[in-house]
Amino acid sequence: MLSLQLIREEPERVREALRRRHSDAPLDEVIELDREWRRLLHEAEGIRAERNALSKEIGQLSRTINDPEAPARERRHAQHRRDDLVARSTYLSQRLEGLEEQVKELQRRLDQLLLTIPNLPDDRVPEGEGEPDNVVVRQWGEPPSFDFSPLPHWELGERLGILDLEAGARLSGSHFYVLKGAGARLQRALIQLALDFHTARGYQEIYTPALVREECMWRGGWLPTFAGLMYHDAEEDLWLLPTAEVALTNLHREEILPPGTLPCYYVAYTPCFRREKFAGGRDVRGVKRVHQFEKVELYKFVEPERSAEELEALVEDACALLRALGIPHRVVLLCTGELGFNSAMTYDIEAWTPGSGEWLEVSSCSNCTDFQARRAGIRFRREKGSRPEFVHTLNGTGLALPRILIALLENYQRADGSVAVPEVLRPYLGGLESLP
RNA sequence: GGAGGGAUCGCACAGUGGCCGAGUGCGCCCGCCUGCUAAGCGGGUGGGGGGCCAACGCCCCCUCGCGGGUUCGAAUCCCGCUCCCUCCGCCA
Repeated sequence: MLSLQLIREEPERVREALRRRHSDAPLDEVIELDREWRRLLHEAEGIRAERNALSKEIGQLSRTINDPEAPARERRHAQHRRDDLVARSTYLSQRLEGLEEQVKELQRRLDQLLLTIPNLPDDRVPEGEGEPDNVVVRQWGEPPSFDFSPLPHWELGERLGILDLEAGARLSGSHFYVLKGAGARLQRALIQLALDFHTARGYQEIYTPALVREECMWRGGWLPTFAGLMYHDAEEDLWLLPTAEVALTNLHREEILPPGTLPCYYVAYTPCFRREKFAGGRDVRGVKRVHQFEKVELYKFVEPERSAEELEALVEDACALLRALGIPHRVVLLCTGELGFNSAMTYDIEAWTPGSGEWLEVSSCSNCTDFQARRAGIRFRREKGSRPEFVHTLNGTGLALPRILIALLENYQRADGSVAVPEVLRPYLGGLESLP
């Protein structure tokens, strides 16, 4: 959610930022509603102030009236005065009733509109409409060359007997997968590695529920925009996490973090659920796009002035793990048109997948600035007694399964159909050097 | 799933219709006192929104878990919800 104050004070700056994003957000409507809201609010508060004063006096008069010690004349006087005041107060209350209704309605509409306006892009984000306008900022490793034609992961997986898509479909439908034997173990090893890796780099490990209240989705900025992307349990009205980001944002919802808390780095491993309702026929083969997957997510709460450098550090943390795994990858700065709703600036990290010959997104690291924090009410104090300020939040994929599995299988495959196990993973697999 | 109890300013509590625009203790901050420390004394101490001001500031409104209702007026009465605690049942 954008700051209403910012919209009020620098509407042209906001307008320009939204234009860069190709957003058709109803900015003018917001400005108009805000003006009207404040006008009525002012009026209502004036009336309430008068009524409060009357109430106080009525209270005092009541005491006089009920005081048997008070002279009869004084009590009679008080009674008359009190009757007048009650009449006036009744009138004010009636006027207030309608006004308050209007104020509340305006505020509701204003909030509703504000919730549909995306975050403003950082100045460094290139303007553009779609993927071609993204900018590759760096690359690590060279796509390996093979003296045979490399297989896609679904073929490798089936041949090795570690990936069973048919079984996934039998259990739950298409876009679900089953891992078996070394495959299942490999996935577990990757999770373990990722958690150990990022913990060693200063992130605190967090375990969270995978089902959260609807409120968490609103606060995290996933509702109303992404309602069609998520699973929802109607009976208990709980939502399945599309990403641990939602849980981690809400971890400090409506809190004022005391001095010394920031920066705060979290790493959480959770299952993620996505309906992929809008994915259409894209990525139908293999496990690139599935309804349930595992993910290790990185999350940061930081001081506003540090968020830009923290984003770079976050990307570096995600890249470091890919380097450790020996997977060639590149870092892409998303253009304005590709930015997520909450994000001011996003880097995607794409791994090379020789089997399908493409760069596959395995991480997305975003600086959400104060946008999510404002929505979720997450603030901090610089010092004891100083004014609370909104924190900046950042999130990034620390390890995306099963996509890393894809990259691993396809990069490490050998001519005989076996797959080498990267050095760094072996301790987690009892020293296993190769599949099978 | 059933039966009770609770939610008040960082913490512990007080407060059953108008002197509560919320009090006390602790904690914390400022000052006084004081060889030092402790004690003592005095003052201050949440969050949100709006308005005025060049600024320092000043004023108003909201906030006693959340949302409705009753009333001229609600922390207080009524209804719904959420969370926490205790006991029973069930259970990995």
